[in-house]
Amino acid sequence: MRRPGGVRASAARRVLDLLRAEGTLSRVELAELTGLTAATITNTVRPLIADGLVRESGRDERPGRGQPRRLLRLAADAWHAVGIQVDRTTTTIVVLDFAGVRVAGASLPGTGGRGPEETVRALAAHVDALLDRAGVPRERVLGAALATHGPQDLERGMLLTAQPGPAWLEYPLTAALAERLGVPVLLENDASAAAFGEFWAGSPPTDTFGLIYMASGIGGGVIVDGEVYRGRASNAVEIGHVALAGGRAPCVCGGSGCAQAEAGPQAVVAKALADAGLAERLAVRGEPDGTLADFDRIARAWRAGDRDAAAMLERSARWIGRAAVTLVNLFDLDTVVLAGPAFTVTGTLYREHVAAELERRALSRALRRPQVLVSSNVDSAAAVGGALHVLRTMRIGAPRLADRGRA
Amino acid sequence: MRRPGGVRASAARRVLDLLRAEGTLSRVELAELTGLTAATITNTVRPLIADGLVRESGRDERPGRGQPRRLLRLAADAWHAVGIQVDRTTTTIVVLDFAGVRVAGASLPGTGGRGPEETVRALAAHVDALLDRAGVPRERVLGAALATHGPQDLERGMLLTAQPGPAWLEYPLTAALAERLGVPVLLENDASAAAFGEFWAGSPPTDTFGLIYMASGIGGGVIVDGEVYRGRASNAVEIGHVALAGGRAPCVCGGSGCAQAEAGPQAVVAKALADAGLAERLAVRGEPDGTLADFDRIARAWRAGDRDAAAMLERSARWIGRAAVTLVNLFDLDTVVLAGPAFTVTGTLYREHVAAELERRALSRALRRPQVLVSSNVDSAAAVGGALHVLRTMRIGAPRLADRGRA
DNA sequence: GGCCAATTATTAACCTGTTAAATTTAAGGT
DNA sequence: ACCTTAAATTTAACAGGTTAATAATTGGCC
Repeated sequence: MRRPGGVRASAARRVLDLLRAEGTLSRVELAELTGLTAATITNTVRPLIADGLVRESGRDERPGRGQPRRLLRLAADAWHAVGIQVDRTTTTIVVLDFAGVRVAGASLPGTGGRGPEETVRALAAHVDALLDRAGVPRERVLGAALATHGPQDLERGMLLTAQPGPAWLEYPLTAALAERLGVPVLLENDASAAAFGEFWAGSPPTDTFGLIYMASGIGGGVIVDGEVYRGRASNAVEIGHVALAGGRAPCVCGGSGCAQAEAGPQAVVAKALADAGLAERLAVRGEPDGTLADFDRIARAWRAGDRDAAAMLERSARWIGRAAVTLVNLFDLDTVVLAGPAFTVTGTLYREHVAAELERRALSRALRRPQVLVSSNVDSAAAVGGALHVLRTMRIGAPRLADRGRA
Repeated sequence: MRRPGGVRASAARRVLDLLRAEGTLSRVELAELTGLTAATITNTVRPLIADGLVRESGRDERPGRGQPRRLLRLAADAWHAVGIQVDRTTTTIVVLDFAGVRVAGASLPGTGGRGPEETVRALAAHVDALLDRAGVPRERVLGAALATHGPQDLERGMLLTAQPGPAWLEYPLTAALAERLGVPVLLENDASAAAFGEFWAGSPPTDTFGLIYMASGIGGGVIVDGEVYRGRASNAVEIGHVALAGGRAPCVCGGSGCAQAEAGPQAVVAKALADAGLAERLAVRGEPDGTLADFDRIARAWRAGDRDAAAMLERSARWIGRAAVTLVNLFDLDTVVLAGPAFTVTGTLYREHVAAELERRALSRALRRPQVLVSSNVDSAAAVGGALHVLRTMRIGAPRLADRGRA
């Protein structure tokens, strides 16, 4: 697995990436891992230390002759980044320090039926409170990332869809939030952000994998050689709208038989609601903004042994498995990660059924056994990924590093 | 559209790419197109001329003041490359000069039931004959590319499937062919090669598009920012095995409802054969290695106004359209190119139906109107793409350029 | 305590590809 | 003939990397 970004990333970026991933490394180890020479590492690390991004912290105490290796680690308090995952039914905010460690976090209700202005105001207030509580001064915040569903226009920082309501279409989300927070804000696809987060903060066994993100809807992300697959305009991997054999449920996208319409949380909850007795027994309420809460009730019923709940979830999982087969065949993957709040309770169940479908149907099954993993960070993966993206790509304002941390 | 390869390709490679694409350019134009400075262009071009890869040829005669621009072009006879597309039912061989112009070509029957050894022997004989006829000396041949169906192991140069027969599985194809031809041989996926060829030799309006390749089977290729999407091990975009809503035909891959099994040429021919009267009228014979010949007979009947032929082809085209929708939604594309011998006659019909499906169902349809094009090189796109790949990526043996033409 | 060997870190010299600025070359226009 | 303009080239400097030599720090050994 090639941890550092593309082969061509600058030495400084690769050093920072490696330190973030591994926590603490000596110069010699950095040289080995990057393939650069020890001299280059010395020259790369020096300004990073001078600019306060990296610190020497102790030494490698393994016994042996010679000068002991001096250990390096990121200066955790040098910078911070905020990751915000927003959805109709859930919101997750995390604050990471420069080393990628979470120093604060919160889970909140989603946007519900509220408009973008009100949402932005509420988000900014929560972020402000979190930063205060964690004692992070504003000028040490590199930026924030807003991870949400697509399609989006990343350049302009706005959604290109009327979901969850018409006021959201082309509302200048990142501009509004940036003004309130006083730091730059990036927009990102939630599933891609989760994939990115899983790659840098989780422990996938490979640098090329797909991720299925399930919150209110279903999204997908693909990481190839450690980089996010973006396609023409970063609206790739709309796995929620793969039309599946046998499907016919109408979908918000205008089509029918989409994975999301057949097997997403809303579809599962709707199915439970269709049987009044069942809905009653599982305590499913059917409130418009309570889809994930209802889904969680069904999930807990399954865990408590309810057969009907199990049947509904298994049906959904098999559908998702079919979508995963298409994902894997088209993108040439052998690893799929599941992330998103819908998998908090049901991760193991979906893992099992998606794996079964892949083992039955993926084209590459004979060459390499398909792997399905539940994210190590199921419900905050997208927020963490967004914050990490900020840490990794935003230009650092430190004097001599203005151009050193660049993309 | 960013014509030159990735942003990071070396100056020399980008200059060669641009000259190959445009035919003839001045230094000033090269500087504009690459974004490099005039000084860099001068310094890059000088050794290319010294090594005989580039020549000055006349000047830009547009009237005006100042020193006239001197035009540069590739030295066409400096090197050559061979592209070979092989399939169960067809083979196409092309020889390109260093400028990417076809100097020889041949269409032959496919592998049929023959084994790999016999096929390699026959291919080598044909290539030898073509090179002789075109007067290309062997030491001016940079290499050859073998474009065929997946899954493949590019490193080892062998197929990872028992198609078309068990002897092909893990037979050292490129090694055997390289030994017979006396030049290095690359293995490639036919659809990816066609996409690559379409990008460099055709005229797609964008540098990010998908391609559907239909010969005996159906394959897919995706070009993103001018580079082939390869996935984990270059076996990506198996669009022939996307399971479509409503499908149930059993497929060679072990699944059912795959696009290839429902809508590929074999499926269309099988459908014609199922009706004895129809088969008789269309002169469809059903010989195992004559699928494309039969498909062509159906296509010509359609063109002659046969309603039943039209219905069969239209049904196939709509299926392909559904697969294209999934391709476009997952890879975030807005352009799809059709290539491969099956589209020689039927290109316009498929183009129309695939476009209709995309306009009805692609998620991005509201943002950008989907485009469907028939390749400018329908039946030789894969062979041409393979040869171009050789020209673009193989190290050139010229003394000072040993490392200059590198990847 | 002092020296040696091993290991790590740094320095110096150099190489490649790049840019910015100055210079040379070749046509027109007058 | 001479000036103006545009194109092409040369030059110097720099950025980021390399290798080779040098310096620094330690454990083990006498």
